[in-house]
Order: sequence, then C-alpha cells, then structure tokens
Amino acid sequence: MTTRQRRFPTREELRIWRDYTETGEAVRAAMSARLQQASGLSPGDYAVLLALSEATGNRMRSSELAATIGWERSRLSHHLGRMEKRGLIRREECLTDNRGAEVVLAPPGLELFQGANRPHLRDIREIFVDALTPEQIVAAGEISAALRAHLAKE
Amino acid sequence: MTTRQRRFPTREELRIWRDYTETGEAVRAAMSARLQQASGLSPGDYAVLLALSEATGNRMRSSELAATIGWERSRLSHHLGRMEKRGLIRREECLTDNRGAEVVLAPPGLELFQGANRPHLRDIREIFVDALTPEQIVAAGEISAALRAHLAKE
DNA sequence: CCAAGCTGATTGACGTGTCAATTATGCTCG
DNA sequence: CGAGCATAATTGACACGTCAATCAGCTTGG
Repeated sequence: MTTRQRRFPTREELRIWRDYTETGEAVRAAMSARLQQASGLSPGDYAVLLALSEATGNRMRSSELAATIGWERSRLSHHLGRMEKRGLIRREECLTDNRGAEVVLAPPGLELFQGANRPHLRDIREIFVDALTPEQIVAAGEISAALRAHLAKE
Repeated sequence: MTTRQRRFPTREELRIWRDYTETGEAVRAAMSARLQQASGLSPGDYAVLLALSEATGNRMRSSELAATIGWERSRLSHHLGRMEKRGLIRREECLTDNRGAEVVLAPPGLELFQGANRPHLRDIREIFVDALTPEQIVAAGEISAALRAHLAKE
C-alpha cells in the first residue's frame, strides 16, 4: 500500500497546476484584449452593462447589482465612478431609501454593450469552444465544479 | 448534416465558459489569500523570489528574470521597486553592461520565501490536487495545453 | 421617543497591471 | 569614427482591486 496522504504535489502535478493557472491568465488576457479592441469595454464594464441591460427598466440598486455580478461593494463603487465619468451609466438617488443609489444604464452604455455583445460571444467560441473537443468542454465543466465544491468545503 | 460552423456558443457552452473563468478567479484568490496569510507575500513576490532562489548566486539580470517568470519588463520594474522598498531584494549595477541591473535576493527575502515554500506547496495540494481525481488532473493538463496551443495559433 | 447599532454606499490609501514615453548605454555599418 | 538603431531598464499616467475607515440614513429596544 503506497502512501495516499502525500505531503506535497508531485513534479507532474505541479507542472499541471502551473499550466492551469498560467493558461487561465492567458485566456483572460486574450479575451480582455479582444473585448477592449472591439468595443473599448473592459471585462468589468461588460459585466456591469450586461447585468443592467437585463434588469427591468435598465436600472438596479447598487447593492443588488453588486450581488448579481458577485463583486464587493467598494469595487463596484470605484468601477461605477469610472463608468459614470465616461457616460456609460448614471447614478440616481433611490426614492424608497435615501441611503441607496440606483444605477441606470445610459444610452451610450447600451449602445456600446450591444455592439460588443455579438463579437464577444464569437470570441468565446473562437478562444474557448473551438480550442477544445466536446469531451474536453464537458471535462472542463466538471473540473471547475469539482474545484469550486472543494473550495466551498474549506 | 448539421451546421458545424455555429456562430455562437450554446447555452451550455456559455455556462461552462463562465464556470471556467470564475473558478479560475476563485482558485487564484484562495491561493493568494493563503500565501499572503502564511507569509505576507503576494503571488508576484513569490514568483520573483522563487526564480531568484533558483538562480546561481541568488542573482539575475532584470530582463532574464522577466523572461523566466514571463512578465513584461515594466511590470517587473514596478514590482521590484515595491519589493526593494520592503527589503526583499536589492538592485545592483551590472558590471558587464552598464545599462543593465542585477536583482539580488536579500536575506529577508530568502527567509520569507523559505518560510512560504512548504505551506504554499501544501496549499496547491489542498486546493488543486485534492479537489480532483487523477484523471481530472490529467484532463486539466490537456485542456490547458489545448487552450494555449489554440491561442498561440491566432 | 431616541441612543445604539445596522446597513447602503462612498472614499482614501495602497498594491498591482498595462501602455507609451524616456533615458542611457551598447552596437553596427557606411 | 560617429550617426542611427537596438537594447536595458525605468518612469508616469491611468485602470483595476482590496481593505479599512467613514458617513448618512434606517431601525429597534428600553
């Protein structure tokens, strides 16, 4: 019976770990560059605009928006500040809670988002879907799920 | 014969794509937090210190270091500035090329790195290796390789 | 009621990353 | 030789993220 509770990863496991993280980096960088190039939007901009475009009235409470895209409040606040300066969104006072703010999709933001949407989906296909076999795509989903489940357990 | 040249990813492919990127994020964040907590080092710090610790004489030309860890020069330059302020490394003039700089591992940097090393490897096992079956680990390596190869082709 | 505490959101400080410009030195060819 | 180009590295400006602190308005229990 071999030791099943190894203390450290093997050389091969380490190589794959590095591969996994570095590839993630590279893929993200490539997607980000294409999005930026095609539309002038960052991945963060896209996430915000996507959520707003799907909200009823194209508006959302700030904290609701943060929950939807899974960001910390302060991160969102900083990002909204930058987006507001560029005219992509507006912030309005909330009528039902004077502390609150509503984030509203501004026309230039909607337009940029709509322009970005199809190219972005195409990029996902070109960079991710087309690179893998159908079996690998399924496996990628399973691996991601396993990693997340394991993380959540800790 | 079905259309093989789909324009856009399917709903399922899109779900897996989001899973893939978000999981990568989460894994990176978890590793980063543990490293920081255990040693006060960022992943960037660790990469720099690892390369230096493996270099002969614990010193390297700045551009060689950048190539080793796959960073842009300017990124490295900024990062070395911050690490130098903390006393983790020193920068010395290069004798053979007056333009060049040598990056030298300083004792506090070596000590922090050595303290971080074993816990870091253990974290890789706990977060990555232990979360996956051996087959999934192999698959993760193949998927990463396929994505990178495809990226390189573009 | 109203003080104490909770919540929504912003802010400031700082680490990190990219891009373009800059500085200074090395090198090569007419 | 020396003008022009290549190379090593840094810098400045700005986008992005996190953390801790702050501020204002809501809420609630004595």
